[in-house]
Amino acid sequence: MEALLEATARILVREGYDRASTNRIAALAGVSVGSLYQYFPNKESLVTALVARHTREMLQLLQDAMEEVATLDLESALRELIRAMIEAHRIDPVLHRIFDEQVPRMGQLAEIEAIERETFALVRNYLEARRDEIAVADLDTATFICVTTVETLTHEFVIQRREAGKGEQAAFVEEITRMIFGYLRPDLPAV
Amino acid sequence: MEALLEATARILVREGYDRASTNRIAALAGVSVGSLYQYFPNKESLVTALVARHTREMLQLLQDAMEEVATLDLESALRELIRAMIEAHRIDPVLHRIFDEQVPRMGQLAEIEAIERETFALVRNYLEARRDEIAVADLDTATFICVTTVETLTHEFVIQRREAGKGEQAAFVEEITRMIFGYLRPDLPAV
DNA sequence: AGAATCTGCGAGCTATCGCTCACATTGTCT
DNA sequence: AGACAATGTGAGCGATAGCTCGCAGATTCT
Repeated sequence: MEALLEATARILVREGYDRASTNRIAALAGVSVGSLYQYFPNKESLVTALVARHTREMLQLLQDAMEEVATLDLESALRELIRAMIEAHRIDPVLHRIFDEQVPRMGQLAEIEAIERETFALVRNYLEARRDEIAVADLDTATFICVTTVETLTHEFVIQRREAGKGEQAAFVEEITRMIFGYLRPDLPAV
Repeated sequence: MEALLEATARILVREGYDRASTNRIAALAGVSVGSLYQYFPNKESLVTALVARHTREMLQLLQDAMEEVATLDLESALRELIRAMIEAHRIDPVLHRIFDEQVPRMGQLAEIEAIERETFALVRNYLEARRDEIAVADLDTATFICVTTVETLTHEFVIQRREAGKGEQAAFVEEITRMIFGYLRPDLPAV
């Protein structure tokens, strides 16, 4: 089962979604197609399981960072969370990109939407706790903007500037931090 | 040809990318498969042409807005540009979403990357002209952040809050404007 | 009018897909 | 060792994909 998920990931990366046939996946995993269909009722559930596992790994990193950051001031906390998001995207950027770009949104994806809602709730919860330091009207909107912005920017950064050095990454984190912090606290200069 | 592009768009929206077969597209366009292959050498080029047309339409809206905004102060200009981006996404949000989520990145997509570089250049050029009002170290990074952020946020807004009223949209534009403006001018309060 | 050219047609080719099922192999219990 | 269950196998089924090509009707030229 683990071998099947790994094989699926590697085939998706190497061949793309439409060339990722169940036969090829089974072959790379070293089992027969028949066995594949004993563990997963169909191709969709196999892919869904892989997406879910990957998304949960990323969420885990964010949760860990969230705990480590509890005692910091808002700006430092944001910086660490954004750094953590970049680390999360470094788990398997190419695979994550294929999920984004090629894997069709399917029925069973409800499970993944649940994970995404967990992410949203996690961030919203954090902002709620700092409510008095944050100067935005609607917390839901603010959460939506923060999550979407940070997710996309860190994703694109990892994809496009794959070979970025530590310094370049730190500078990028600083930029996003400044933007988000400035957004949450518009009445205070960020510098 | 126009009929074929329209048919492709409608099939993509109604059936999704994998079910968008050349036979179905030709049938909906009211021509035969044979004719389809007189205009487009293969399916890829047909889809690429559609993506390119759509992307260019959106870029056109942005360019128009850019001209109308030339005389405004930075903050008002940003607000109008962001509003224009939402309008651009309203052209055909569902189709745009399918391009994002399902259409695989293919070879001929070079043409589309060119259009995206044009967008980047357009924004970079604008920021360059306002260089003295902008307090950001690296203009390329700033452009990258602005383009990516605004594109994603307006996209997600149009998709997720499809039925949003004028007021809700205005409030959202205000939030993004404040964030971007605050990012470009960190030393001044945005309120 | 007849020849020549062009345009559009769609049955059907080959390839590949997700998936099944009759069978082989391995493991467990008496 | 032999019986039975559980697990693994892979040739092959039906469906469907992208695409071809021999042909029919329309159009232009002589």
